[in-house]
Amino acid sequence: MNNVQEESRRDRKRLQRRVVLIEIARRLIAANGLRSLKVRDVAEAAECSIGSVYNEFGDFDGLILTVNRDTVQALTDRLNAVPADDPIRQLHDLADAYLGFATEHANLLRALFEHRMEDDRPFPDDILSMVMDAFALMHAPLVRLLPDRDASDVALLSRMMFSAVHGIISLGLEERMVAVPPEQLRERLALFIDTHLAGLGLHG
Amino acid sequence: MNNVQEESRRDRKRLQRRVVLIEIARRLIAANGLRSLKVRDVAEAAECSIGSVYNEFGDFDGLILTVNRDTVQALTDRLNAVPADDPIRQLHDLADAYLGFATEHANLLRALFEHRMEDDRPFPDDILSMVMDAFALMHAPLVRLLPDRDASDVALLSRMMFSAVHGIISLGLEERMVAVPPEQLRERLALFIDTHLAGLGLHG
DNA sequence: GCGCGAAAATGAACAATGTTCAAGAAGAAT
DNA sequence: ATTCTTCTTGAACATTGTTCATTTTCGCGC
Repeated sequence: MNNVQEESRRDRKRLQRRVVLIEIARRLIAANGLRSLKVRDVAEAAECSIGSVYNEFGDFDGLILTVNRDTVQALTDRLNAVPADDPIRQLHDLADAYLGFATEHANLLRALFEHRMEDDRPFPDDILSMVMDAFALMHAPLVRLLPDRDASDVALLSRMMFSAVHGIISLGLEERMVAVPPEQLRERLALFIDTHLAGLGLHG
Repeated sequence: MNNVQEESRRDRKRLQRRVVLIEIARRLIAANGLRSLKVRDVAEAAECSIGSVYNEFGDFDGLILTVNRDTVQALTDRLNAVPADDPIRQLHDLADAYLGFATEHANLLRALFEHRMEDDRPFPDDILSMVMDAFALMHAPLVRLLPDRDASDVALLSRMMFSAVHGIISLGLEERMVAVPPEQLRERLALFIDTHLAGLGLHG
């Protein structure tokens, strides 16, 4: 076997295990929450040693952050799949997509927002950017709806609107502190956006 | 010394230590976040044994929950101190009070919302009720502003509005994912509420 | 194939931390 | 003073993230 094949075989194996580890970690977080994720459980499920997890991700945070990175990406993909033809419709769909994702992946989304780094290491910039970008996705439709407003003003408005939606959803889906009952969340969110748009002088 | 004094002396001592333990735990959480709170640190700072912490609070969750209980109470007190003469003003002040509390006690408030029980024990009902009650404090002013609306409708609306404010603030104050810059948070929140009220057909 | 050196895998050992509990100390009751 | 109850203590334990010396694997030149 030549160099290229040899090299790629090793890399393939390594990459495959990496994927397996991530998938297992994600499944465990999704099933039982970030808090009950243990290195040993992941290693055992992947049929490898504890040390291998460390070789691949550096430390436990590394694994969690990788899962979180995937979570933001999946969320972003879902939000980006919202059609952009009608801006008002788009805003509704964005909120709805967020609600859908939060419903289906509650523990994964919580892991993203609630995870704190070990010690006081800084939060990775790339994940931060990805989240910020996701939260900026209401910007485009709002620019179309408010063409005369100051650009930075709309930028702030869009992030604020998304933060509000996030707050309503995350508290509404929290089993314990039900601020808004889950079964009414969908229509309530739509109403919320309509009300806010009306307050901005727009009609849905 | 008679029975009553003996009894109360013991109780006083016990109560005093309880207060000390709570105060230390609160200070540690406020300073470094819930994650870095350790039983041994609390015990050492209180100059008692680890076991005494367990005698007093049952387990570590017990101590945390007690601090969280105090946090909700302090938050509620602050929200209740908002004058109730003008309903629109009251809504603004409630948001502002929440922002103030979240700014001054960021780690304590995070501990309240992010703490997960050990294993899967249920979240204590009393704390849950207290949080729900706090989040219902926008109800009264909204009832005055919307006297013709259905009661349960306004109840939902008020919790949703508070959840939205919570989302904007908690993400805005998160050092890492700054959705809305802290220095603009105050005026932006006011604007947010005005916009929403306008959408409801009201004028600030 | 063979042997060598680099890279990776392993899991025992370690460190940090929540929890328990048997033994002792302190206090209440008589 | 004695006894019984209660509280306090901290050593020992269980769990879990982390390290690292050892072993295994693997690529590569011969």
